[in-house]
Amino acid sequence: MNANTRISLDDKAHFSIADLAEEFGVTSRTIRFYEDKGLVSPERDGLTRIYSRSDRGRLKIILRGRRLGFSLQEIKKMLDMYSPEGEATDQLNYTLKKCKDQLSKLVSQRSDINEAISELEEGIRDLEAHLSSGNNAGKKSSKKIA
Amino acid sequence: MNANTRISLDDKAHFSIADLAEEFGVTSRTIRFYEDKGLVSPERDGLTRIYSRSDRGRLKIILRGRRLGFSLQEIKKMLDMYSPEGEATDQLNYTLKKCKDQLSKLVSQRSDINEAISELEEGIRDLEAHLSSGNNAGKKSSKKIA
DNA sequence: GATAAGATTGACGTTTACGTAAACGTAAAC
DNA sequence: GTTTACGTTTACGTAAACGTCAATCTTATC
Repeated sequence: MNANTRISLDDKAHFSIADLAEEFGVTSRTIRFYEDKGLVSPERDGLTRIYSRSDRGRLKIILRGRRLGFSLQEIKKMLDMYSPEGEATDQLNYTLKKCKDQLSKLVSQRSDINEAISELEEGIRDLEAHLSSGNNAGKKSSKKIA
Repeated sequence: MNANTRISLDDKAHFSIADLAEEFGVTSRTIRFYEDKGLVSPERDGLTRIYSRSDRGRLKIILRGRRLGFSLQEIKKMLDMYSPEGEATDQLNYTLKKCKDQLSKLVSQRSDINEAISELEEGIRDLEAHLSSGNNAGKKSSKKIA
């Protein structure tokens, strides 16, 4: 009657590279690439990689990090700062700082994009105006670009 | 008394590469690079490049395009579609389409960024909560990342 | 045991927009 | 006549995150 009885329902103990690739919607190449960069280090059965649930968790974090716009380097640092024994405070603080940095970067990016959007909308209006008015005005009226 | 009397006030007939580099806040290397890519083709005095006002205009367009997030390739196409004799309608239509495309790209990017910002803000809140509460709770409580 | 399916490694390719260094030319200034 | 400043070409370097072979290896299936 313990919750113990059901193991390997949703979460098995270990996964193949293809398992995780499919689960997370990336290619195996990508996962190997992350390993190359030191972001995960699955065990091996011979040559074959075997991923633990912990590895799977790291992968999840990596991909979330990417969605949030972190570089793999930054993600690696965040992951590296976690050592199972020591205080996680450092890691949390580091991650927190990075999150805040990233937040301001994104906010700033958003401003840029908003400006570009405005400019584009304006430009589109002008273009459409030219096309509907200047269109009827003849053939040699335009002297716009160069 | 004609406005003819004042030439070379703001706009000279031609400019050096350094002139334009400074005016637009880019390096000469950048401008030469654009030439490499076929975006401008200044005349030459021997080897030295001489930019006309038309060239300067193209440069202005190029840089605005970049600000709006267009690739140099796209900008080149827009510029190329302008042939001084023919109807500029094609070019305008092309540019218009590209602008609209870019607009939706940017709008979509903005959504992504907004989502990331929300996630980050939430994450930051959580991190700060953990840091202020879990901080006092002892040394071996954390099991967050892997 | 032959063929196919999936895994692994290694290495080069891709994309974009320039940076950077080397080696040389040209022209004005002192 | 030489320093100084600016200009030129050529060509390799950079950054990020993988993609894309190619060759080899193991494992499973019939």
